Amino acid sequence: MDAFYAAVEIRSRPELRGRPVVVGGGPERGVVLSASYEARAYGVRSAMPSARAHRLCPQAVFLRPDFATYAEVSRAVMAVFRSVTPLVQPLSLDEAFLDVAGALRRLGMTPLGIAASIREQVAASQGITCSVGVAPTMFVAKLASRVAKPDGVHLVPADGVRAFLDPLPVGALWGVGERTAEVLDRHGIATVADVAAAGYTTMRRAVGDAHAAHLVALAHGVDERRVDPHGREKSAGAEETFARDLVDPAVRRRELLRLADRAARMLRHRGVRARTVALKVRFDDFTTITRSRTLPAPTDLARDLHATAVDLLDALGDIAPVRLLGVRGEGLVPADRAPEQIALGEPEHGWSDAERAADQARSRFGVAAVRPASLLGDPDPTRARSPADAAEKARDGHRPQPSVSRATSPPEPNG
DNA sequence: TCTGGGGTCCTGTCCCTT
DNA sequence: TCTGAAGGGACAGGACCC
Repeated sequence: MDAFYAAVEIRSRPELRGRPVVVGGGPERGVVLSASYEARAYGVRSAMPSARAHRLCPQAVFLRPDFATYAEVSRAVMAVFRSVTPLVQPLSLDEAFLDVAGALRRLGMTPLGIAASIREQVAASQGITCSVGVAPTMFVAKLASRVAKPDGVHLVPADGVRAFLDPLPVGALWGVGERTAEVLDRHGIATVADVAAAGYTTMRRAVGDAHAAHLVALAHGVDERRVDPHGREKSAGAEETFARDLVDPAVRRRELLRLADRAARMLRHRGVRARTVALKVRFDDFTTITRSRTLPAPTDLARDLHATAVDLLDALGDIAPVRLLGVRGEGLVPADRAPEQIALGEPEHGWSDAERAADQARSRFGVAAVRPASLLGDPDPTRARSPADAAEKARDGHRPQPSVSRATSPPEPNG
């Protein structure tokens, strides 16, 4: 999709058409998530600090993201893709790989014909534009779609792959960001053609074993990956940057509970349990550390995630003010195949049943219907209104909130 | 200028087991 | 019984992607 979040906003507010529109966080501690092409003309880019976007283009319309709507549009667009081929691998809300080799034969169409048909259907049904890259491999198709933007198609035939890749800067290669580009630049490697010419031995000296093999293959147009419609997630978690740094240990523990609660719901929603719990802490000077611990048995309970995260945080001792906290479950295993660890003296099903019952209540009455007692009351003023909150609403399906929420959650671990 | 939130993957180090 | 090497898992950090 082209400028997806911004395009969806403009679709629902036609008066914004033709104006610079920026979707993202607030001017304090936020970044740009999506910018209309009118805003990009002023230098506004995604991932740019919102404060900078405000300075570059003060006349732009700044909007907070509405992930529930984006997810809805995304589902509809993916349905269009799946009407062409079952081999669809979504990459994010607004992007997917389609393997159309079979569809070419079945539909009797050319690749460009399929691309045009998809673009027409998306535009007609959703009122937004998308761009399509057509190529023999996933990596080249991805680059081609970038060239096609906005609102276009770009075809790279099999015998034109090297000519297409060679002049591109190294940063175009999947896996080369700012740091790696700097390293390669020091070795005199600036373009994809340079990478191909340098070969494995030189590249290995510059970026290490695995990375070198991967980049040299890509530079030669070799990409063995196949479109995988059943990709499995390897971790799930929640993190949040706070509007004000956290200094009070009690507040940090409470925020960890909120994050553990969110992460555990994601695990249960996906039907998986985590073997390892990872804590992420970003301090006021932006240095970031992670700590993790592998549990005796996999879990999908907020109670376990929280207890482990608090342990890991406490083990850090006296720490600087905290800008961000995150809790993540890793080493995921299907819930129906994970062994259950019953602690001595615990009822066999108490916590698990309680958290699942809370899930059911939330699915009927909304995210705020049930939560740990220590999270009740007015929202914490230190809390940033992050896109994650909206994302959570999107996942929970935007259900109506009850006017009075009566807490029926089990006693919260902190008491 | 001042840096979000969801992830994946790779590397180096440490420690335990064989 | 002790020692050293090899292998592997756990852990931490960093780079990268959208």
